[in-house]
Amino acid sequence: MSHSVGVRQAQKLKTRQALLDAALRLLEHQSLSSLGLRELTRAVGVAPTAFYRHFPDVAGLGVALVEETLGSLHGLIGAILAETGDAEVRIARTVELIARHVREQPAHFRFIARERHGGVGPVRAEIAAQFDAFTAEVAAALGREPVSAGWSEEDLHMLGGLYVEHMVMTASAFLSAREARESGAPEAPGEEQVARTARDRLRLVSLGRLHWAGRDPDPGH
Amino acid sequence: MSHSVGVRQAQKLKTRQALLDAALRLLEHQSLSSLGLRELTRAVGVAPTAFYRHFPDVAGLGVALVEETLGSLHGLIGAILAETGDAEVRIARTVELIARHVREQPAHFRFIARERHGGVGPVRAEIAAQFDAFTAEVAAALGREPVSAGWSEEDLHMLGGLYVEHMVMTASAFLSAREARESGAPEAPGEEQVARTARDRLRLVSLGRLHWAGRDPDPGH
DNA sequence: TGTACATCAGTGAACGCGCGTTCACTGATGTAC
DNA sequence: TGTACATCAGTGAACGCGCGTTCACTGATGTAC
Repeated sequence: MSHSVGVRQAQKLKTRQALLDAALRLLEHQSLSSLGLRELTRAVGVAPTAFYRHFPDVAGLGVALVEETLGSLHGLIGAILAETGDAEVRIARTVELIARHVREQPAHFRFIARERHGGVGPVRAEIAAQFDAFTAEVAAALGREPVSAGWSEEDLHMLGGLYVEHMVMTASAFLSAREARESGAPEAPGEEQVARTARDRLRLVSLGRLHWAGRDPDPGH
Repeated sequence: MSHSVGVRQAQKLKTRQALLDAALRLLEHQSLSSLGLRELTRAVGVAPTAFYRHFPDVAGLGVALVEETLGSLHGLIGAILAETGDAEVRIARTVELIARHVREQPAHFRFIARERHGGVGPVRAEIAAQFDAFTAEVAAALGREPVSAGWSEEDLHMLGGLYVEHMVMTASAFLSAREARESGAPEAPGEEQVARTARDRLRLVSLGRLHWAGRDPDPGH
């Protein structure tokens, strides 16, 4: 019990985090597949070879970044869904939650948006796995609501995925608004405009949900 | 009138197209920001310097690829919307249209998905401009339908954008299904499963549309 | 507490390699007469 | 039709540069006794 982590391990974690932080900063204006190992270690102030003490390659670091960004979000949406029954309030809170996360860590979300379909396979796979998990969580949360009486598992999954995709698209739109503001674009929609559109779309989807009568009731006729 | 294009210009266009085609092929497994100029010209079989006769840099070629992919799609969705009044048939045709395009030119759509949030600014900007144009077209087509009586311009734009985003997400899902099939993934959803989900989501959005009563009718109270 | 040895995060030199861009060039195509 | 000159798509050599990875190393931290 003389120590819980050790000076050496603490220092190692510190360097590892410095690598992750520097990577995120460098990735604001380029994609992972063009991020150089030397470029990264130079930014951190360590020798290029030090990198290998922490990650097997740049793709490995990318996977760690995905986990850092998305790992902490699990349960959040389910919590909001469970929080209140009022649809309007829930929609407003959901959109505000996304807006806040994007505002607080824009680089993380830019990274996810960029690498979701990017050129680095393992990173793409990790993002897809995380999104699948979100979809399952949202579907489960939706299934717990009275409105979902009579919904099949498949329908819930379809709707859960739609909500997740919508959140991703909203986050991406907030990022664009941010970039437009930073580069001084005049006509681009602002953050509040993005939020309004996002809320309206959630409203529209919720309306569809209320009137849903199941998939393709009489297929093939 | 001895000739309409000229041998020289025809040859130039041929080389240019060869560059575009080779780029698309090379970009299936990497992103534009990591595509090398020499790598590309090597694939085509011309000297590296020949590239500069056609494009100022790799970003310029990327913009040309965006135009090649998305330029031909304008009017397509509007045409489908105008084609028939039966919602179910329209939905099926729309999804089939997307499926066919992705099947016929998967590399083009992978490129768009990858570079939409990619590291190359001018390419991102061109894709965003094309998508904005699509949204405006869809919004206009929706506005022409009787169902849209009483819809504001802003609401139509909100809905048009939702449809466009949904098409993008569907195309992306078809691509994933394709990749999963190619790599022999067992549990991943197949093409028909993706189509079913896409149709259900369109149905759900259409239901919401039918019951839409305008945005936020009484804000602030 | 003190000593002797083990561990291992970070170092720095060295490697071979492919990169983007420049430049003056060549020779087929185009044009003027 | 024939000739003389202009154009310009594609060439090939050369440049300096940063890349990822290897390897044997150092010296602070950790551990056994």
